[in-house]
Amino acid sequence: MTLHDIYAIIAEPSRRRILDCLLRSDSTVKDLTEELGLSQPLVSSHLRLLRESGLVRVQSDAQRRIYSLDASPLTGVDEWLSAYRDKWNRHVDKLEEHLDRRKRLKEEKQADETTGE
Amino acid sequence: MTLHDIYAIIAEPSRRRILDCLLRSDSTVKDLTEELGLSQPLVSSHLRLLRESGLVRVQSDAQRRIYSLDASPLTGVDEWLSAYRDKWNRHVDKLEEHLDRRKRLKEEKQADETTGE
DNA sequence: CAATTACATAAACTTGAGTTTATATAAACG
DNA sequence: CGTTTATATAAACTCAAGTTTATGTAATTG
Repeated sequence: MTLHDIYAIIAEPSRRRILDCLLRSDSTVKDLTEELGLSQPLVSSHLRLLRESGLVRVQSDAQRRIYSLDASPLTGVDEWLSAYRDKWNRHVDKLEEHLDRRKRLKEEKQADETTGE
Repeated sequence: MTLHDIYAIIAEPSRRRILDCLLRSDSTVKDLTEELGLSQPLVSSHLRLLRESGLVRVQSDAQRRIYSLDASPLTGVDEWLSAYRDKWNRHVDKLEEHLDRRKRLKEEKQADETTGE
């Protein structure tokens, strides 16, 4: 589980928060420190890893570094997940079947009661 | 990044391999150790975490423990990813536009050459 | 040019995850 | 029963990730 692995990169909550920020808008390091309440060196070190994994790009503006998102390295995770997506969809389907069945039985019961009265 | 976090759980390569095995078929601990070439205590400890995170279920059969997959805890990851999926789709769209444009230009160029000869 | 702003990086520390080795438990088997 | 099979768990070790503190480096500003 080295940090060259995209799964380990997104396992860190602060890094996900950084990505979530960048998903909304490009940001400087200072923007991120203020928005997330993290120390500047910490944000910088996380950004370094995010850079190395290809998830963010930098652009210089005088002293500032403007970071922006590149989500494409996440496609691998998405592909891995897709195999499991089928599983839980089937599970949800079964749950819906179950609920539908319950609902139908309940409605039939109510119909019986009204006719009975 | 505690191990009670589903992202950290799936960050471990061996754990993902275990899940991939269970995606294909339910397995005993021994099955997994042989298929993955890991020590028995290691597999057991990973399975413990997978159990605690709700990703696997156990069923006893005499001395054996048959593990099976429950993918539903992964829905959260999937939902988080979905926000980014739009991003890279747009990126792919742009790439396709680019390639289409190249292809069109190339075809036009070839048409010019044939008429020119 | 001195002071400030924005950021990166190095050093040192802490903690916990992954792993191995050794041991406990519990069922099957002879 | 004693032994083997299947698994869990405890103890101990290693190493690297996350964090803080301190410092370096550009570019900006007064």
